[in-house]
Amino acid sequence: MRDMEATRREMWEAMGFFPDNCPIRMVLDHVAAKWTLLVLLELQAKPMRFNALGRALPDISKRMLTQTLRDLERDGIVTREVFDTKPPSVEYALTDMGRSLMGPLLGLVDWAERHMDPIRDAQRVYDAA
Amino acid sequence: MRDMEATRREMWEAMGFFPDNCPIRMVLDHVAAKWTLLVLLELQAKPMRFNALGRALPDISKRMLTQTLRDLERDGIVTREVFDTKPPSVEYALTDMGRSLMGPLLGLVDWAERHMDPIRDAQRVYDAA
DNA sequence: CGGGAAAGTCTCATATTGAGACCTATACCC
DNA sequence: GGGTATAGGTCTCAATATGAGACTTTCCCG
Repeated sequence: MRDMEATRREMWEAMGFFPDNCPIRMVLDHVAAKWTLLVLLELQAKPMRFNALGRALPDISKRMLTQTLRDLERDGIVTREVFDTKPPSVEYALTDMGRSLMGPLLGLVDWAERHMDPIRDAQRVYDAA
Repeated sequence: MRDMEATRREMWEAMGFFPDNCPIRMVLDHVAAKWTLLVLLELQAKPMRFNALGRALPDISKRMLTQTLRDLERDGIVTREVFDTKPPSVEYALTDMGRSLMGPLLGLVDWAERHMDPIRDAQRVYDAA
């Protein structure tokens, strides 16, 4: 944002600003990623297999579903368990930490449901102007 | 996701699935957008002008700051007020609806702070394997 | 007179996402 | 036996979104 010559990075560091070290950003970048929330809402209902998640969220691509699940697994929010069936199936489930995230997340969803009408109204007013 | 011939859109509609009509997605797509949360956290502290926000969040581009603020304004979450100074300055502030969003949002931030250590640990374990 | 600040916009360049083919192995249908 | 489907992905290429940074206009400051 700042208009200067040096690289952004150098400037920030000179200012004592390190986005990579900011825990809030680190966590939020994952939680607020495009598909994370929808996937977690599905898994909250019950553990699910890869394709079941895909069917529940028809507008996610396999590519992003894979990536979202891998990120969540890496963060310790979901587990990935392979079953030795033919063909092998893979089940994803929330960890304890994942379940502890659902409280705050459902708070957001609740707000969204409550405010969708006022938001739609605000958008109409804005777009009319 | 589904592998079939017809367009995605047609399939969803045949299945009674309309992502555009889903209030949760509509709201969440905005709230979970890349910069929304950080901007809102700044505005929660106090109303701020455009460049002040830019300085507070040095790694956002003017382009995205503008767009994020416009989206929030359109949703009725922030107000944009132009002051007739020379040169004119513009102040952004939370609306009542915006303030009502901070509760759920701070719940998330709080979770993030609490769990950043376990998450880092989980990542280390995952990356080591 | 030179320079900076205000809040953007505009044009590229780069990064992220989506669409959809492809893969391996098994099992069911007729 | 041949065609088709399932499972859980990966791979490539195209579309979209974001970032970097130049440019704008009007003023005030030294």
